[in-house]
Amino acid sequence: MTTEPDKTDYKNTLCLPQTAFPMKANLYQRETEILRRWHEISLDQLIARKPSGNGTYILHDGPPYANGHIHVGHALNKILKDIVVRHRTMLDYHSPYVPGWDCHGLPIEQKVTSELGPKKASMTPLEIRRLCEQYARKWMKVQSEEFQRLGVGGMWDKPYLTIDPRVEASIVRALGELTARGYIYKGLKPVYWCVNCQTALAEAEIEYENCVSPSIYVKFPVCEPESRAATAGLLNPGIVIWTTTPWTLPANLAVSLHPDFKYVAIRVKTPRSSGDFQSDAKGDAEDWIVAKDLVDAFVKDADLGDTEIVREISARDLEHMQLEHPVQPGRTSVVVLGTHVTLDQGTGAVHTAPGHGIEDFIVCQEYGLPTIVPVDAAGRFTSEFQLMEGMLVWEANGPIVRYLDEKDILIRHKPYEHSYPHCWRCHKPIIYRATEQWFMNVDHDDLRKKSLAEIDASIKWIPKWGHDRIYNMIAQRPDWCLSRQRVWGVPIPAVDCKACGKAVLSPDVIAKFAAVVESRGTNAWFEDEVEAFLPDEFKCPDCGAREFDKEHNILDVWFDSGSTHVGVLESRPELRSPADMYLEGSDQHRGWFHSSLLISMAIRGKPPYREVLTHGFVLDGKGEAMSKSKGNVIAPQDVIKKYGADVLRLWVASQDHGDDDKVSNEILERVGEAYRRIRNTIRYLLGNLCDFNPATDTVPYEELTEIDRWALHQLHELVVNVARAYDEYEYHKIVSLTHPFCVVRLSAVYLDVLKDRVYCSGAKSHPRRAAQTAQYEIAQALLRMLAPILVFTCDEAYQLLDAETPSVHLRSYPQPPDRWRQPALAAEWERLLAVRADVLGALEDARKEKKAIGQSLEARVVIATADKTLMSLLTPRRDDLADLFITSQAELAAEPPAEDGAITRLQGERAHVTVYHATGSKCARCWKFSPSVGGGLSHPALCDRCADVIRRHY
RNA sequence: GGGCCUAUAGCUCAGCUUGGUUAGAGCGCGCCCCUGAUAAGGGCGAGGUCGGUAGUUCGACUCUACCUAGGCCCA
Repeated sequence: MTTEPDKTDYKNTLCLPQTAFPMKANLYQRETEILRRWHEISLDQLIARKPSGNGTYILHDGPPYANGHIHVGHALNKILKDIVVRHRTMLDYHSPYVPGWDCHGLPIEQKVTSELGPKKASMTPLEIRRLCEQYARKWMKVQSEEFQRLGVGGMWDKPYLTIDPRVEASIVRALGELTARGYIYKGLKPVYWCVNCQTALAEAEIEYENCVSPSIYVKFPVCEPESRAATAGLLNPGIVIWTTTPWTLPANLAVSLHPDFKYVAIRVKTPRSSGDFQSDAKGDAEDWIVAKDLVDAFVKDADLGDTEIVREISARDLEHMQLEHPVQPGRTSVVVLGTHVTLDQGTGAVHTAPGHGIEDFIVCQEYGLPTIVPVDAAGRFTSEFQLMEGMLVWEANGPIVRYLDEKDILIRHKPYEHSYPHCWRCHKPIIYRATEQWFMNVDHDDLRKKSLAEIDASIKWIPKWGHDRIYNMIAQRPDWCLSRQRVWGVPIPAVDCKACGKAVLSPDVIAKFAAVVESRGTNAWFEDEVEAFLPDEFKCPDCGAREFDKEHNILDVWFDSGSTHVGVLESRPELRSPADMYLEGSDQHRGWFHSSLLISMAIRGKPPYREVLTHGFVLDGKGEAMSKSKGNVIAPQDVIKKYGADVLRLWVASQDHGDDDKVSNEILERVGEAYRRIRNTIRYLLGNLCDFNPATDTVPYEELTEIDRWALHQLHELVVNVARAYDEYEYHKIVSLTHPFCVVRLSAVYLDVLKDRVYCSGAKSHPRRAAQTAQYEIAQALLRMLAPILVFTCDEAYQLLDAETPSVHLRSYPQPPDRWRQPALAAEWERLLAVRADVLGALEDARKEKKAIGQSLEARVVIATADKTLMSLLTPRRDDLADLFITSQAELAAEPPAEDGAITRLQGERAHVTVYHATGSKCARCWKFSPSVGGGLSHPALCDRCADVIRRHY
């Protein structure tokens, strides 16, 4: 450059930021392009081949259910897993992620059959199963695409499905091992039963409708009242129950009282049961036992008239007492205690028929009472209730009520309207009926005890309370009912002896079946005759007969997913068991964590995982559950369209997962702001590094300026703190560490102060290279630190920082050199920045009150202090203070000057800062004011520094 | 009804484990500056008494009990 540039031309001599990294992210489109690039370079395979000096880290995917599009909960879960896996990968672990799907189960079967409508009746189980499989595969593919669109990396071309024949075979074999070890037995359990369809129903197949039932109070007379203190002396005592299902009375075995309630005997003057109190002639009094708190309600509801309390009795004093059975002559009913008894309705004494109610069943089991089921599959009484054998239960209510009345134990009978479960298909009322089911004995071989011990000792639960949650569940759970009367699932290969009816579940049959499944899938059970699965010489263990029927139960789907540690972790060469981590929502303490632990403990004697990380549920902005009816659902697909997957991922990271996660438009808007801020910081760094070649331009640490070293110290601290947050899975801390770093440390201080040096010093000058060196390190660290979270953005930016590396995801977590850590320097700078804050405050006053300055370069500041500590801090840096404050001039003085400037307090009352307009003229190039402007002959519009730069470099 | 959990500025989070300065940060908001990070950047400022109540204590956001609201899982 030979002629003097005019004012505007000086701009061309500046090094302003330049970058291809756009400010506007346009993420929705850009992410798609990045995904395509990853596919083209086979990024997943490159990652798999990345050096892994720290061994393997296995996060085992809990399989989502393959129906419907993914919702935010799925997105949250998969993104968290992705962050864990990517972070481990950057820590130089080999961390293959194999996504899975849960494909069997009622929801799919229900959906498929309801779409079939009446056609279903003419279809075979096999045909329905094929449709279910199609349905599952269709949604698995949809979800796979949706998960990948979130930036979740993994072996999407080789996922595991619970309908893979090999996985199915492993599920069957797991059942076989449990059987061989004696965990499996056949027992009774009450299930919903439709007597019209003659089938068991699941909870999801029940619809509640209002209907009218008989409501009756019935007295159970005490046998031999004089033999017990509690009832001795009472008049013809009895315990009164209330029920709306008289037909279940034949199955009654007990009367339940609450162990903590108070009971009383009330004396009733006219104990007639017809309800016609007027015609009573006997005038006898009787003593009836009911809960004290329900006396008034009972007396009123049963129209008993005057009564009096004659005695208070504790439930415990009645325990084991024998009562006369109301409808089974010669039998008795026994008093038991159970906490399921409530004071909501009735008498506080509950008619208990274990064959017809789950709570009844449980309390009777505790007392060792048998389960009798006097009702057959068609809903007719069996010989177990000879009085009305063959009668349909719904028709038996009337006769039973009359029978009670004749026995003089019916107290009151009214119609009662309430909501009652009905069959979703035929809309007829359903009953509870105990049926034969296959169970896993949770206490066999101390399984429960051993599991609890492992929960205590060897598994890390994150957050900690996960321990208490699953511990209590395992400690209290009943035996696991494994069988379902459905078609879409893994068959339980049990056979029934044609001769004696014995149900046989044999490890040998299971083994033979599993071998078939391995090659043909579980459809074989429906396709082949039973003989195909019977080993040679197989005979009934009870009667020795050789003819059998196949059973048609399938396994609970929780057994499918609960055994994936066998079928997936142990079976895949790239995986292993136990996994390092299972990571799911906190509902899985009851679900997958629970089922996986029990199966693994039973057949392997060890847990399937080392750490269990749980997250909460996604709620709306008010903290309430999202639902279609509330209209507060936020779909991940919409978030991606509007903000991009990286913003969704940043939202995931920003939430504390120790409790539930809230999402709303405002929250996403805030996250979007944070994203833009981080993105812009990165963009600016890249812009300043446009001509920086780290191989040739890096300035040695010792030659950096003080503020560069301060910045690297801050970076060191950030990297260490972020590393800790990653290690502890506290990703929200990463966001709340990194974002303020970008804003407060970089934008507001370091990068702002640096502008003069970067723009004006001359492209290849040492001061500029020093600033670039620090900025390069910051960019490197920032991009690599954030890569597991902002997978797309960091990848895109890293391409511009380091074109040699195919992707940032192939790099390792940053390891800043120890010498960057300068705590003494940092402490001094904290004080220096406090001074700076006060100066900026004074500048603001000067701007506002005196209108003395506009931009800060128009100012000259004088800091006056007598404080020696402060002086010793500032004096050695007096030549750098103007730059630090981004003013043109800064001076130190011992005394505050006269009051011709704006004065503010500084550092308590130890110093004052005075703001003047800067002296000299404004340099056309660097915009700083300087007395030297105009002094140079060749560049009269420039200050000395700029004139020198121009001379040397242009 | 039971088990586990949550409740700090409009939003996301600190602080509370070891009770004691004017409860912090960023975002957002208001005002101002800049126009050489520009659908950017900088500065200043206003917002919480810590879900409620009752206790323990000289003193509680921090400990205890109860209540309310909400979440998951059971019943």
